[in-house]
Amino acid sequence: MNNHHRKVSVIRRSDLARLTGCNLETIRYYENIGVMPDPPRTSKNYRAYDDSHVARLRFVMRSRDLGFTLEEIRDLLGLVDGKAGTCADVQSLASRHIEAVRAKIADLQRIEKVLSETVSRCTGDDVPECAVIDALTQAA
Amino acid sequence: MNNHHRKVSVIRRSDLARLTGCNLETIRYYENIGVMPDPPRTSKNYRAYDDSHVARLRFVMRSRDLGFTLEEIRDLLGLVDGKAGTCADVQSLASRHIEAVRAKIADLQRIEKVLSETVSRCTGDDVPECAVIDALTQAA
DNA sequence: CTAGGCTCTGTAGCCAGTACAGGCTCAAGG
DNA sequence: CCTTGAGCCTGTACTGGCTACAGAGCCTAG
Repeated sequence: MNNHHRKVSVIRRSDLARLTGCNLETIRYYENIGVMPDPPRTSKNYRAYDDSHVARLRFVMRSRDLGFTLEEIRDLLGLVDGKAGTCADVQSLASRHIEAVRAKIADLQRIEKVLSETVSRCTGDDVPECAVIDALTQAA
Repeated sequence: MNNHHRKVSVIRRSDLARLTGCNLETIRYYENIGVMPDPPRTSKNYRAYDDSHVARLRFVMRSRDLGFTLEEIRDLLGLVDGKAGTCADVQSLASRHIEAVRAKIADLQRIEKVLSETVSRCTGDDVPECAVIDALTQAA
Protein backbone atom coordinates (compact mmCIF):
# COMPACT_ATOMS: atom_id res chain seq x y z
CA MET A 1 0.00 0.00 0.00
CA ASN A 2 1.20 3.39 -0.99
CA ASN A 3 0.51 5.26 2.22
CA HIS A 4 1.57 2.46 4.52
CA HIS A 5 4.07 4.52 6.42
CA ARG A 6 1.94 7.63 6.82
CA LYS A 7 -0.12 7.60 10.02
CA VAL A 8 -3.17 8.89 8.22
CA SER A 9 -3.58 8.51 4.47
CA VAL A 10 -3.22 12.24 3.91
CA ILE A 11 -4.03 13.75 0.52
CA ARG A 12 -0.94 15.44 -0.81
CA ARG A 13 -0.83 18.02 -3.58
CA SER A 14 -0.02 15.44 -6.25
CA ASP A 15 -2.91 13.29 -5.02
CA LEU A 16 -5.28 16.22 -5.26
CA ALA A 17 -4.03 16.89 -8.77
CA ARG A 18 -4.64 13.27 -9.74
CA LEU A 19 -8.07 13.10 -8.09
CA THR A 20 -9.33 16.27 -9.77
CA GLY A 21 -7.42 16.35 -13.03
CA CYS A 22 -6.06 19.76 -12.07
CA ASN A 23 -2.49 20.64 -12.86
CA LEU A 24 -0.16 20.43 -9.86
CA GLU A 25 1.07 24.00 -10.12
CA THR A 26 -2.40 25.34 -10.74
CA ILE A 27 -3.44 24.12 -7.30
CA ARG A 28 -0.84 26.37 -5.72
CA TYR A 29 -1.94 29.19 -8.00
CA TYR A 30 -5.57 28.78 -6.88
CA GLU A 31 -4.39 28.89 -3.30
CA ASN A 32 -2.43 32.09 -3.92
CA ILE A 33 -5.39 33.87 -5.47
CA GLY A 34 -7.79 32.64 -2.82
CA VAL A 35 -9.89 30.26 -4.92
CA MET A 36 -8.67 27.33 -2.83
CA PRO A 37 -8.14 27.75 0.92
CA ASP A 38 -4.73 27.49 2.56
CA PRO A 39 -4.72 23.83 3.60
CA PRO A 40 -3.37 22.57 6.92
CA ARG A 41 0.28 21.50 6.81
CA THR A 42 2.12 18.46 8.09
CA SER A 43 5.01 18.85 10.53
CA LYS A 44 7.30 19.01 7.50
CA ASN A 45 5.24 21.79 5.91
CA TYR A 46 3.61 19.55 3.30
CA ARG A 47 0.07 20.51 2.30
CA ALA A 48 -2.42 18.05 3.83
CA TYR A 49 -5.73 18.05 1.98
CA ASP A 50 -8.94 16.18 2.78
CA ASP A 51 -12.13 15.26 0.96
CA SER A 52 -13.55 18.76 1.28
CA HIS A 53 -10.64 20.08 -0.77
CA VAL A 54 -11.22 17.44 -3.41
CA ALA A 55 -14.90 18.44 -3.63
CA ARG A 56 -14.08 22.12 -3.80
CA LEU A 57 -11.45 21.74 -6.50
CA ARG A 58 -13.81 19.54 -8.53
CA PHE A 59 -16.39 22.29 -8.26
CA VAL A 60 -13.81 24.77 -9.54
CA MET A 61 -12.76 22.47 -12.38
CA ARG A 62 -16.31 21.89 -13.53
CA SER A 63 -17.06 25.61 -13.40
CA ARG A 64 -13.91 26.23 -15.39
CA ASP A 65 -14.97 23.63 -17.98
CA LEU A 66 -18.16 25.61 -18.41
CA GLY A 67 -16.15 28.70 -19.18
CA PHE A 68 -16.69 30.63 -15.96
CA THR A 69 -13.87 33.05 -15.20
CA LEU A 70 -12.04 32.69 -11.89
CA GLU A 71 -13.78 35.86 -10.79
CA GLU A 72 -17.15 34.25 -11.45
CA ILE A 73 -16.00 31.03 -9.80
CA ARG A 74 -15.03 33.01 -6.73
CA ASP A 75 -18.53 34.49 -6.72
CA LEU A 76 -20.11 31.05 -7.13
CA LEU A 77 -18.03 29.70 -4.27
CA GLY A 78 -19.06 32.67 -2.17
CA LEU A 79 -22.71 31.88 -2.86
CA VAL A 80 -22.13 28.24 -1.90
CA ASP A 81 -20.20 29.09 1.24
CA GLY A 82 -22.28 31.97 2.54
CA LYS A 83 -25.76 31.56 3.94
CA ALA A 84 -26.86 34.49 1.80
CA GLY A 85 -26.61 32.68 -1.53
CA THR A 86 -29.96 31.91 -3.09
CA CYS A 87 -30.93 30.09 -6.26
CA ALA A 88 -31.92 33.48 -7.70
CA ASP A 89 -28.38 34.79 -7.17
CA VAL A 90 -26.80 31.80 -8.87
CA GLN A 91 -29.31 31.91 -11.70
CA SER A 92 -28.51 35.55 -12.27
CA LEU A 93 -24.76 34.89 -12.40
CA ALA A 94 -25.17 31.88 -14.68
CA SER A 95 -27.57 33.72 -17.00
CA ARG A 96 -25.13 36.55 -17.47
CA HIS A 97 -22.48 33.97 -18.30
CA ILE A 98 -24.75 32.27 -20.83
CA GLU A 99 -25.28 35.62 -22.51
CA ALA A 100 -21.52 36.11 -22.77
CA VAL A 101 -21.11 32.62 -24.22
CA ARG A 102 -23.86 33.26 -26.80
CA ALA A 103 -22.23 36.53 -27.77
CA LYS A 104 -18.93 34.76 -28.27
CA ILE A 105 -20.59 32.09 -30.40
CA ALA A 106 -22.25 34.73 -32.56
CA ASP A 107 -18.93 36.51 -32.99
CA LEU A 108 -17.14 33.33 -34.00
CA GLN A 109 -19.92 32.38 -36.40
CA ARG A 110 -19.58 35.75 -38.10
CA ILE A 111 -15.83 35.15 -38.36
CA GLU A 112 -16.33 31.63 -39.68
CA LYS A 113 -18.74 32.88 -42.34
CA VAL A 114 -16.41 35.61 -43.59
CA LEU A 115 -13.40 33.31 -43.56
CA SER A 116 -15.00 30.37 -45.32
CA GLU A 117 -16.58 32.60 -47.97
CA THR A 118 -13.26 34.26 -48.59
CA VAL A 119 -11.25 31.05 -48.68
CA SER A 120 -13.76 29.51 -51.08
CA ARG A 121 -12.81 32.21 -53.57
CA CYS A 122 -9.17 31.08 -53.42
CA THR A 123 -7.82 29.17 -56.39
CA GLY A 124 -5.43 27.38 -54.05
CA ASP A 125 -2.86 27.53 -56.81
CA ASP A 126 0.85 28.15 -56.75
CA VAL A 127 0.27 31.81 -57.64
CA PRO A 128 0.70 35.05 -55.70
CA GLU A 129 -2.87 36.30 -56.31
CA CYS A 130 -5.02 35.33 -53.35
CA ALA A 131 -8.59 36.17 -52.41
CA VAL A 132 -7.81 36.06 -48.69
CA ILE A 133 -4.96 38.51 -49.01
CA ASP A 134 -7.12 40.73 -51.20
CA ALA A 135 -9.86 40.72 -48.61
CA LEU A 136 -7.45 41.61 -45.82
CA THR A 137 -5.75 44.29 -47.91
CA GLN A 138 -8.85 46.02 -49.23
CA ALA A 139 -10.50 48.83 -47.29
CA ALA A 140 -13.35 47.70 -45.07
CA MET B 1 -5.21 73.62 -40.58
CA ASN B 2 -3.79 71.11 -38.20
CA ASN B 3 -0.48 70.41 -39.89
CA HIS B 4 0.16 73.92 -41.07
CA HIS B 5 3.51 74.20 -39.39
CA ARG B 6 4.85 70.79 -40.35
CA LYS B 7 6.76 70.86 -43.64
CA VAL B 8 5.15 67.65 -44.78
CA SER B 9 1.86 66.45 -43.36
CA VAL B 10 3.54 63.56 -41.57
CA ILE B 11 1.45 60.81 -40.04
CA ARG B 12 2.17 60.67 -36.33
CA ARG B 13 1.37 57.81 -34.03
CA SER B 14 -1.92 59.34 -32.90
CA ASP B 15 -2.88 59.88 -36.55
CA LEU B 16 -2.16 56.26 -37.35
CA ALA B 17 -4.26 55.22 -34.36
CA ARG B 18 -7.13 57.39 -35.57
CA LEU B 19 -6.84 56.23 -39.20
CA THR B 20 -6.83 52.53 -38.30
CA GLY B 21 -8.85 52.38 -35.12
CA CYS B 22 -5.87 50.82 -33.39
CA ASN B 23 -5.07 51.80 -29.82
CA LEU B 24 -2.16 54.21 -29.55
CA GLU B 25 -0.10 52.02 -27.25
CA THR B 26 -0.81 48.92 -29.25
CA ILE B 27 0.98 50.46 -32.22
CA ARG B 28 4.16 50.67 -30.19
CA TYR B 29 3.58 47.13 -28.98
CA TYR B 30 3.24 45.87 -32.55
CA GLU B 31 6.47 47.64 -33.38
CA ASN B 32 8.23 46.00 -30.43
CA ILE B 33 7.16 42.52 -31.41
CA GLY B 34 7.96 43.06 -35.08
CA VAL B 35 4.42 43.05 -36.50
CA MET B 36 4.84 46.68 -37.54
CA PRO B 37 8.21 47.94 -38.86
CA ASP B 38 10.29 50.53 -37.04
CA PRO B 39 9.15 53.70 -38.79
CA PRO B 40 11.49 56.53 -39.79
CA ARG B 41 11.82 59.29 -37.19
CA THR B 42 11.69 63.05 -37.37
CA SER B 43 14.64 65.12 -36.16
CA LYS B 44 12.94 65.18 -32.76
CA ASN B 45 12.63 61.40 -32.69
CA TYR B 46 8.91 61.35 -33.41
CA ARG B 47 7.63 58.38 -35.42
CA ALA B 48 6.84 59.47 -38.98
CA TYR B 49 4.47 57.07 -40.71
CA ASP B 50 3.23 57.07 -44.28
CA ASP B 51 0.39 55.45 -46.25
CA SER B 52 2.16 52.11 -46.37
CA HIS B 53 2.04 51.93 -42.58
CA VAL B 54 -1.65 52.75 -42.60
CA ALA B 55 -2.28 49.95 -45.10
CA ARG B 56 -0.20 47.48 -43.11
CA LEU B 57 -1.83 48.26 -39.80
CA ARG B 58 -5.28 48.04 -41.42
CA PHE B 59 -4.29 44.59 -42.68
CA VAL B 60 -3.27 43.63 -39.17
CA MET B 61 -6.48 45.01 -37.67
CA ARG B 62 -8.68 43.16 -40.14
CA SER B 63 -6.77 39.93 -39.56
CA ARG B 64 -7.17 40.47 -35.84
CA ASP B 65 -10.91 41.04 -36.28
CA LEU B 66 -11.06 37.65 -37.97
CA GLY B 67 -9.45 36.08 -34.92
CA PHE B 68 -6.00 35.38 -36.32
CA THR B 69 -3.32 35.29 -33.64
CA LEU B 70 -0.40 37.67 -33.92
CA GLU B 71 1.73 34.66 -34.78
CA GLU B 72 -0.57 33.86 -37.71
CA ILE B 73 -0.68 37.53 -38.69
CA ARG B 74 3.10 37.57 -38.78
CA ASP B 75 2.95 34.55 -41.10
CA LEU B 76 0.34 36.22 -43.31
CA LEU B 77 2.46 39.35 -43.52
CA GLY B 78 5.47 37.22 -44.41
CA LEU B 79 3.51 35.65 -47.23
CA VAL B 80 2.45 39.08 -48.47
CA ASP B 81 5.95 40.53 -48.22
CA GLY B 82 7.97 37.65 -49.57
CA LYS B 83 7.90 36.55 -53.17
CA ALA B 84 7.49 32.98 -51.99
CA GLY B 85 3.93 33.39 -50.75
CA THR B 86 1.35 31.67 -52.92
CA CYS B 87 -2.40 31.47 -52.75
CA ALA B 88 -2.00 27.85 -51.68
CA ASP B 89 0.09 28.89 -48.67
CA VAL B 90 -2.44 31.47 -47.55
CA GLN B 91 -5.33 29.08 -48.11
CA SER B 92 -3.60 26.50 -45.97
CA LEU B 93 -3.04 28.96 -43.12
CA ALA B 94 -6.59 30.30 -43.33
CA SER B 95 -8.09 26.82 -43.48
CA ARG B 96 -6.29 25.77 -40.34
CA HIS B 97 -7.60 28.91 -38.68
CA ILE B 98 -11.16 28.15 -39.80
CA GLU B 99 -10.86 24.72 -38.25
CA ALA B 100 -9.75 26.27 -34.96
CA VAL B 101 -12.68 28.70 -35.08
CA ARG B 102 -15.13 25.86 -35.76
CA ALA B 103 -13.69 23.86 -32.86
CA LYS B 104 -14.13 26.85 -30.58
CA ILE B 105 -17.73 27.30 -31.73
CA ALA B 106 -18.48 23.63 -31.07
CA ASP B 107 -16.96 23.90 -27.62
CA LEU B 108 -18.96 26.99 -26.75
CA GLN B 109 -22.15 25.43 -28.07
CA ARG B 110 -21.62 22.43 -25.81
CA ILE B 111 -21.10 24.82 -22.89
CA GLU B 112 -24.17 26.84 -23.82
CA LYS B 113 -26.29 23.69 -23.99
CA VAL B 114 -25.20 22.41 -20.59
CA LEU B 115 -25.58 25.81 -18.99
CA SER B 116 -28.99 26.62 -20.39
CA GLU B 117 -30.33 23.17 -19.56
CA THR B 118 -29.05 23.48 -16.03
CA VAL B 119 -30.28 27.00 -15.47
CA SER B 120 -33.72 26.04 -16.80
CA ARG B 121 -34.01 23.64 -13.88
CA CYS B 122 -33.52 26.52 -11.42
CA THR B 123 -36.55 27.74 -9.55
CA GLY B 124 -34.99 31.19 -9.40
CA ASP B 125 -36.45 31.54 -5.94
CA ASP B 126 -35.05 33.06 -2.80
CA VAL B 127 -33.96 29.61 -1.56
CA PRO B 128 -30.56 28.00 -1.08
CA GLU B 129 -31.33 24.93 -3.22
CA CYS B 130 -30.07 25.47 -6.73
CA ALA B 131 -29.83 23.21 -9.77
CA VAL B 132 -26.70 24.98 -11.03
CA ILE B 133 -24.88 24.51 -7.75
CA ASP B 134 -26.03 20.90 -7.62
CA ALA B 135 -24.71 20.29 -11.11
CA LEU B 136 -21.36 21.83 -10.26
CA THR B 137 -21.14 20.00 -6.97
CA GLN B 138 -22.10 16.56 -8.18
CA ALA B 139 -19.49 14.16 -9.50
CA ALA B 140 -19.10 14.17 -13.26
C1' DC C 1 5.82 83.15 -21.74
C1' DT C 2 3.29 79.68 -20.03
C1' DA C 3 -0.21 76.03 -19.82
C1' DG C 4 -1.68 72.10 -21.77
C1' DG C 5 -1.29 68.58 -24.87
C1' DC C 6 1.37 65.81 -27.52
C1' DT C 7 5.47 62.57 -27.98
C1' DC C 8 9.15 59.65 -26.23
C1' DT C 9 11.02 55.75 -23.19
C1' DG C 10 10.80 51.88 -19.97
C1' DT C 11 8.16 49.34 -17.01
C1' DA C 12 4.19 47.10 -14.50
C1' DG C 13 -0.27 45.26 -14.69
C1' DC C 14 -4.15 42.20 -16.47
C1' DC C 15 -5.91 36.83 -16.93
C1' DA C 16 -5.17 32.11 -16.16
C1' DG C 17 -2.10 29.57 -15.74
C1' DT C 18 2.77 26.95 -16.71
C1' DA C 19 7.55 26.12 -15.83
C1' DC C 20 11.72 26.17 -13.62
C1' DA C 21 15.60 26.74 -10.13
C1' DG C 22 17.30 25.66 -5.77
C1' DG C 23 16.59 23.64 -1.47
C1' DC C 24 14.23 19.97 1.81
C1' DT C 25 12.38 15.42 2.87
C1' DC C 26 11.16 10.77 2.23
C1' DA C 27 11.17 5.86 0.84
C1' DA C 28 13.26 2.00 -1.42
C1' DG C 29 17.38 -0.58 -3.05
C1' DG C 30 22.07 -2.09 -2.41
C1' DC D 1 23.48 2.64 6.82
C1' DC D 2 23.83 5.21 2.76
C1' DT D 3 22.71 6.68 -1.61
C1' DT D 4 19.57 7.76 -5.22
C1' DG D 5 15.68 9.42 -7.14
C1' DA D 6 11.19 11.04 -6.45
C1' DG D 7 8.32 14.17 -4.26
C1' DC D 8 7.52 18.54 -1.88
C1' DC D 9 8.53 23.47 -0.71
C1' DT D 10 9.33 28.47 -2.14
C1' DG D 11 9.73 32.38 -5.20
C1' DT D 12 10.06 33.96 -9.66
C1' DA D 13 9.79 34.33 -14.79
C1' DC D 14 7.33 33.39 -18.89
C1' DT D 15 3.21 33.14 -22.14
C1' DG D 16 -0.36 36.33 -25.40
C1' DG D 17 -2.21 40.49 -26.43
C1' DC D 18 -2.51 44.11 -24.99
C1' DT D 19 -3.22 48.52 -21.61
C1' DA D 20 -1.67 52.02 -18.42
C1' DC D 21 1.37 54.87 -16.17
C1' DA D 22 5.52 57.72 -14.75
C1' DG D 23 8.77 61.00 -15.98
C1' DA D 24 11.01 63.19 -19.46
C1' DG D 25 11.13 66.23 -23.75
C1' DC D 26 8.74 69.06 -27.24
C1' DC D 27 5.36 72.10 -29.51
C1' DT D 28 1.73 75.35 -30.08
C1' DA D 29 -2.19 78.54 -28.95
C1' DG D 30 -3.43 82.28 -26.23
